[in-house]
Amino acid sequence: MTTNIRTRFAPSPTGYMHIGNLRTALYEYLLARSGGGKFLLRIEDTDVERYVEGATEVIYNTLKVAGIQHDEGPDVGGPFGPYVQSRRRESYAKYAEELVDKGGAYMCFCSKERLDSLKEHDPHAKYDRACLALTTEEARARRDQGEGCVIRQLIPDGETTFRDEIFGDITVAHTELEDQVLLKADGYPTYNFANVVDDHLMQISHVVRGSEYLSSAAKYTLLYHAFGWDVPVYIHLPPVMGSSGKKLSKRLGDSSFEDLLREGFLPEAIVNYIALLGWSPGGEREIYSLGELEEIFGTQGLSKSPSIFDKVKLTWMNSEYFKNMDEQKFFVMAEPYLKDAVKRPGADLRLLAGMCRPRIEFLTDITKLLGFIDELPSYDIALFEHKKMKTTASNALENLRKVLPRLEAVALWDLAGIRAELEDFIKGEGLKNGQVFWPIRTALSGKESSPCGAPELAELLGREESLRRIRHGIELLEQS
RNA sequence: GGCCUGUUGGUCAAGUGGUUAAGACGCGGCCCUCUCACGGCUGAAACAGGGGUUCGAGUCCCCUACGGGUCACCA
Repeated sequence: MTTNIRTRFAPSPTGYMHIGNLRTALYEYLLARSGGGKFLLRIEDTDVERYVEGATEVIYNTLKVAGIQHDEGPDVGGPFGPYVQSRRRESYAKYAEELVDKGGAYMCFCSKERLDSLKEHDPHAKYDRACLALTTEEARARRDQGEGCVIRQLIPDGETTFRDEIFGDITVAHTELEDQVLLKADGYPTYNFANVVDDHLMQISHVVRGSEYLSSAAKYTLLYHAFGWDVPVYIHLPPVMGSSGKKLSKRLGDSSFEDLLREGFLPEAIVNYIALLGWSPGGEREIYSLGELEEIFGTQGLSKSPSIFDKVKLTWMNSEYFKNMDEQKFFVMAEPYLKDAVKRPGADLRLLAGMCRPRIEFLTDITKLLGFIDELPSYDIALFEHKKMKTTASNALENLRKVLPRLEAVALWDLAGIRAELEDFIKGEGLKNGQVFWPIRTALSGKESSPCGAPELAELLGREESLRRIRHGIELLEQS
C-alpha cells in the first residue's frame, strides 16, 4: 500500500476558477489527506501569451476560502520549489537534453510554414519526422549557430498500455501518436513535458486531472519510460457540465466559484456539493464537512460519466447548511441582513434570526421575509379569505371587531399574555383557531405568509403598532 | 474522419450475475399547524436499443444509436 501519497493541483493562471477545476483540486486534496499525504499547488504558466495578471491571486483565494490548503506551493514554499513553472526553465531544458541523449527525443528545425504545408491535404497529418534524419551532432551544431529549434518526443513503434484508476487499462497504438513538441522555440516547455518532469521531480504519486488528458496519457507514459522514471497513478476525472449539457465554462455563463459566493452560496455548501458531483461515498448521507470528507474519500467512488452541475440542488444544500449551523455563527452571519431589514428600535434580532433560519436559502432572503415589520405592505382584502381557515371577508371583519377591545385590554403585552387572551376569546366564541388567528396574522403582516404566527407577530410589533394594524384591517374590510 | 471513452428516473446517484432497481434534489399528495417554512409520511418517475453468454444480466461479450474527449511550438 502506498503511504507516500503526493498530489498536486496544477492550474494555469487564466483568472477564472470554474467549478470543475475546483472539484479537481478538492479531489486531489482529499486524496492526499485521506492517505496522510501531501497536497501541493503548482502554477503552470508556460504559455506566456495567455498569462493573466492577478490570476494566481484568484487561485490562492479560492483555495483558501474553500478550505483546500496546500502543503507546498509558491506562496508557502516547500522542498521541491520553485512551484511556478516559469521559474524552472533551466530544468526543463536540461531534461530535454537528457532525453535527446537517451534517444527519446530529437531536435527539429522545421518552420511553421513547412509544418502547415504538411497539414494542407490532411488536417490530421502528423509530423513527418524530417529532422529525425539529422544526427544529434549536426543538430546541435545548427542550434549553436543560432538556428531556432524545438525538441520533439520520439515515439517508438508499438503500443502502450497504461492504467487509469477510474477507466482501467487503456491501450493506444503509437501510430495514433505524434512526435509532439516538448520544448518550444522560446525555451519554454509544453504542458506535456513540463507536467511529466515536474510531477516526477516533485514526487507526485497520483496524477489527478480532467479526462481531456486521457488521450494524451499514453504519450506521458512513454515519456516516463524514456526517462526510466516510475509512472504515477493516473486518475482522469470526467467533466462537470452545465445545464446546457456542455462542459462548464465562463463563455456559456456558468458561475465560477467566486460568482457562487457572490450569489450567496456558502463555501462549505459548495465544497460539499461538488465533492458529491462525480463521487459517492455510498450510503444515503449527503451532508459532509470537509474534515469528514478527508476521512472517507477514496477513488473507488469516482464516476466514469460526466455530471451536470445542478444549482437547484446546491441551493437546497445551502439551506441545509443554514439549518445545521451553530446558532451563534448563524446570528453573526445574519446580523447585517437583520439590521438592514428591521430598523425598528428594540427589535429582538436573535429571535428574528431564529425565525429566519429554517426559512431561507440565502441570507438575502431575510430582507424579503422581514420587510413587513417596519412597514405594513399594502394588501388586498382577499387575503382575509382563506377556505381552510374557514374565514371570509365578513366573518374576518366580525371577529376582528370583537377581538380588538379584548386586545386593547391586555394588561401585559407579551407573548403569553396575548396568546392567553386570544385563546380565551376563541374558546368563549366557540370558534376555530384559524378564524381568529388568520385574520389577525393577515392584518399584522399584510402578507399571505409570515415567519411566525399571530401572537408572535403581535409581540414583535408591540401593542401600539399591532392595534393600529388591526384597526387598519378593519377599515379595509369595512370599505368593501 | 481516426483513435480513446461514456450511457440507471428531469438532475445527482447506489448497485459489481439472483434486489419489489436504494437514497437525495426537484415535482405532486397527505399529516403537523393560525400562514409560510421546518419536520414526518407518501406518489409519479430510470437500467439508450438490439443481439449473444448464462438456469438467471442494469451488472459479462458484441453490434448499433447518441454524447464527451483528442488529433497545437494551449494547457
